[in-house]
Amino acid sequence: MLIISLSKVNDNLNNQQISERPTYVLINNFTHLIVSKRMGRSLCCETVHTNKGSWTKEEDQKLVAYIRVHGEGCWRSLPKAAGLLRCGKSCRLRWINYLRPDLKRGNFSVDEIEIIIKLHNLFGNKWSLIAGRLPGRTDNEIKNYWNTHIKRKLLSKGVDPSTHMPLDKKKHTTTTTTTTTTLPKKSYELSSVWQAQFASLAAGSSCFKSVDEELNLDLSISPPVKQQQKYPVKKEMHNEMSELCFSCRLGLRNSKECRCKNITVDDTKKNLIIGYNSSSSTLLHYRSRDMNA
DNA sequence: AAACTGTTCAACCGCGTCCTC
DNA sequence: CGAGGACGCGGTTGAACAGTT
Repeated sequence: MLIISLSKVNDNLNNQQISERPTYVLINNFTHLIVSKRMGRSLCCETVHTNKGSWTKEEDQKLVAYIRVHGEGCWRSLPKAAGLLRCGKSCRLRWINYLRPDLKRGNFSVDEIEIIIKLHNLFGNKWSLIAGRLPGRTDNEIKNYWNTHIKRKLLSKGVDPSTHMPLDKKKHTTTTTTTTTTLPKKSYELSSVWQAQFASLAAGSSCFKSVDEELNLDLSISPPVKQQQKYPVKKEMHNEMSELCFSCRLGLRNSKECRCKNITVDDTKKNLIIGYNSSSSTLLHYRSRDMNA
């Protein structure tokens, strides 16, 4: 009850007010303290006054300058070291979603949209997985684009965005799972190449040929090229993964279509992100935290 | 020109997962 | 092995802007 009432006090204040008026920060932090006690953990910005809301040019400059010198990582201590009155979380988000130099700006291309739809059908709302296959795009950007554009587009074409099934047939389905190997009904236009891939999978044919081989799509992973060079793929891992079929490379291990079940890969490494580089046919994969190590 | 409504997207929040001690 | 810290993810919010009345 106390948590609710204090949260309501916060709700009545905009971010600017909170950041400018220490009194309310205290109220805000008090709320956080209650929550953190309940959750058994402390929040990153509960002890000191931190700015919230939009970032200023000066803050951006400080953050960029600091990361240029010291690199990414250690987000909790970064704000203090960089002279920012922000929590580490906020700094990380600002860097990843806005300041990173390798970010692609502007509208999504038709190819990108097609990939997003295809991958959403496979992964569901796993935006980071999808972003990992769209270089220069962030999960936040893709998520926003999905919610504001693609979702509506699919609905207008009579497709349920969450199941990728025709809306009129949705009521006949008993289960809806986002991470599924079920092939989409051809209810909206995918390129003939994608359709051929789906047909291939449906027919139980052997592993896919690389899709991007034909589409000439660069499906390499999203981290900056610099990082890929800085953290080269472990050789043994590369050998292991290069044996996987297309189904597995898309994260559908143990699916019906998997043709490489005899190969063991540590499935517990959930953060393993697998990409496929069209030009070299080389698998790229990394664990984000390994990269920061 | 003002008021209202709809849209976009940067930023926040809560929680899950992994890692270290 | 459990506790706590750090990080990352997905859902949600709300300010700013655009379009309409």
